[in-house]
Amino acid sequence: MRELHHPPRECLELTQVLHALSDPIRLCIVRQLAVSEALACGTFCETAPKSTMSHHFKVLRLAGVIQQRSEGTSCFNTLRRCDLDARFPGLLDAIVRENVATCGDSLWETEEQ
Amino acid sequence: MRELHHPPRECLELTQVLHALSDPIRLCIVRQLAVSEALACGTFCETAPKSTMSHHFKVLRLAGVIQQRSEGTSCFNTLRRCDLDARFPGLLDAIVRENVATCGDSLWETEEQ
DNA sequence: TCCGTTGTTCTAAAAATATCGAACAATGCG
DNA sequence: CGCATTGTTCGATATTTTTAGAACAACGGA
Repeated sequence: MRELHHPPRECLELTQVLHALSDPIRLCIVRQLAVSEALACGTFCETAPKSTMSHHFKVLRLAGVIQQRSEGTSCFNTLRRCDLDARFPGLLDAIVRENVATCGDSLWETEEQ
Repeated sequence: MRELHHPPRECLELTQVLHALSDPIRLCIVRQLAVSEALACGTFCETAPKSTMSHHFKVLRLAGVIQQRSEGTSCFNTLRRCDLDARFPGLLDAIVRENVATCGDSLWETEEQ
């Protein structure tokens, strides 16, 4: 398969990383990768069609968030945790660790703001 | 001046916050706010015209990143640090603390990835 | 009251993104 | 080889986002 471009660590840009992570599908991908080793694209059972998922993987790769490696007909994805931690310490942890609850839950008292 | 809507803490969404922070101008605003108290919109000497800046402040406010308060003819902005830290621990620190250098600097040895 | 300052809203246009079907490429198996 | 599997690329469309000028609103000072 064709060579896949991965930006070197020192070229990662925070704005691009944040943009890559600001999509629900991509955020979901990153969180799954955070708790497992290399996963093939096909193992992410999103409802989106393949071409859409392929697009999202590409965005993540070009932003430097994931590493993609072909093996057979599969494409295995891993988080570039070392590079991300080196460039943006604490960012990945903060994003992966996030509380699962969203709007509607009352886990946090609504203080005056 | 008109009431400005601020989403309550429990309604903040990570994807929206990340998107708000993924723009260079907005990221710059947030970083300035992180190291100072309330700043009026006009104190951010970006080259962009007022209407563009106003748009960016609105994006930050609606994502729950900043609090805006009118005073006289000025509009003072503050980071919603407490809410952000409560909902997304470590995120703000990671984003504000980021290394200043960008592509081209050799502060990090490029390891194999 | 007249004016300058500060910032928002409206509007339009441009640019960037997202979505997804169809065609294609690479691989491996029988 | 024939074929299914896995994923990419292309092309078109739709949606979102960004930018910015112009008009407007609120406020304060002279």
